[in-house]
Amino acid sequence: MKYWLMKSEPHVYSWDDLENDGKTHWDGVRNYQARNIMRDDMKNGDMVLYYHSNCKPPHVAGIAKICKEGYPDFTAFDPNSKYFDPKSDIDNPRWIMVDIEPVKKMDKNVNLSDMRENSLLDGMPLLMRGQRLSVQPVSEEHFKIICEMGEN
DNA sequence: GCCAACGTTGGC
DNA sequence: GCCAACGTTGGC
Repeated sequence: MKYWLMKSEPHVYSWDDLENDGKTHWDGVRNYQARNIMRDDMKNGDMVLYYHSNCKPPHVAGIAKICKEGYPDFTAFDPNSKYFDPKSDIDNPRWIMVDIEPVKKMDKNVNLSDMRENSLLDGMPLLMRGQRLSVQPVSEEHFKIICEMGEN
């Protein structure tokens, strides 16, 4: 089993939205590195840290898991979608998404500043300078530490 | 709102 | 295939 971190802006789609929906398809990723991870590396049952970015303070809000492996991101085919990409076509889809479902809300949010202060998380991609990938790997060790930080 | 970091685009 | 220009991300 592998571990991941996925970023979402809470005013666009929050952890609560995910809980209300029961599951969601992770559409709109338009970055090749993130695409490759979803296409090649994410497997059913992999665990995901659900991270709220672009908010104050940024934080991990909950734990989710992959419930459907990579398949074409259909929003790329829809001219009415803001994620429409005319260079992606149905016979040769350029963009891929996965489905995720909520597993557990953190007892308390794990703030980015708390993660930065925890030396056990040194080397975690999220904390590296200039890291912008919206889908990124997390080591099993780091994953477990963050889960503990989110417990009461 | 600022801006550093990074990815993509497109002219040459 | 280089690289300048531009757009986006996302913390602060």
